[in-house]
Amino acid sequence: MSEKEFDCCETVEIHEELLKIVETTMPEETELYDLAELFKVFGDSTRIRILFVLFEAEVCVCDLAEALHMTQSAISHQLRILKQSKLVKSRREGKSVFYSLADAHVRTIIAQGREHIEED
Amino acid sequence: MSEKEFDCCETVEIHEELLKIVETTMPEETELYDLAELFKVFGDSTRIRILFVLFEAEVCVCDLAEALHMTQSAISHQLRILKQSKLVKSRREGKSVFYSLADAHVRTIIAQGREHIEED
DNA sequence: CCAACATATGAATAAATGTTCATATGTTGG
DNA sequence: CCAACATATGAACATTTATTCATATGTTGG
Repeated sequence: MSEKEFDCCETVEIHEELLKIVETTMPEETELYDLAELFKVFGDSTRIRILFVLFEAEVCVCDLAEALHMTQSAISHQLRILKQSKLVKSRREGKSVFYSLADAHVRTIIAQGREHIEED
Repeated sequence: MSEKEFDCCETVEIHEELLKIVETTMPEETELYDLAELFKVFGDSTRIRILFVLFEAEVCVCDLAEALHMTQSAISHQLRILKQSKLVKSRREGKSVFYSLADAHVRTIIAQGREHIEED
């Protein structure tokens, strides 16, 4: 019966060993999905720019809009995404809402990304 | 003249200071773009799964396709993207092409991502 | 309470992206 | 060289996504 399905590159033994390892080390489907969703959030230069501003200070929405030369609406939509991913947190002070970084992983991830693209 | 353009949230002084800081610490436009492009690559669960396999071993395309239950074409397309970002490298051995991780940043970035989504 | 301001959000549009299918390229044994 | 295998790639389609515009929600001073 269908040996073909599991035969590949003429390396049946290595193949089966690989399948076993992958089976045990691969995270759950939901975690993989969540991971991809998280990195998608980093995958937009507007959001990256927002994060770089927040690296320096706690900032309100309209200051962000002005610093990045974008509309308040566009910034607000992106802040929503950043907040949903728990990369930023917000605090209301009167009419304004101030945003800041939610945790340290953001800096590490961005820093590692920069290192990667800068080598070679 | 247009004070309105630079006035915002009634915090003119803080605002100007922010603009100056942002101006000096914000990376170049091209670096921001490259950073976003890099993280986009991590923003797809198929590519994340490929990376998790490569965490364990150097693997050929057809084994990847089989381990992940996907077509050879789909895997090949994604490997191309991973390679363009220099996250993986390839080595031909006869008819097969073996892929492996290109550098250590990949592990760190994924690890930080996992930590982030797992806290709380 | 109301006007003015700050932020959030829904709908619409344009652009980017992942997979499939078909096919091309590249390699090896005979 | 040719057939069989492994991988790469182009075009097409469906889905996702960022921004804009209009408008809603929320807050404060008077």
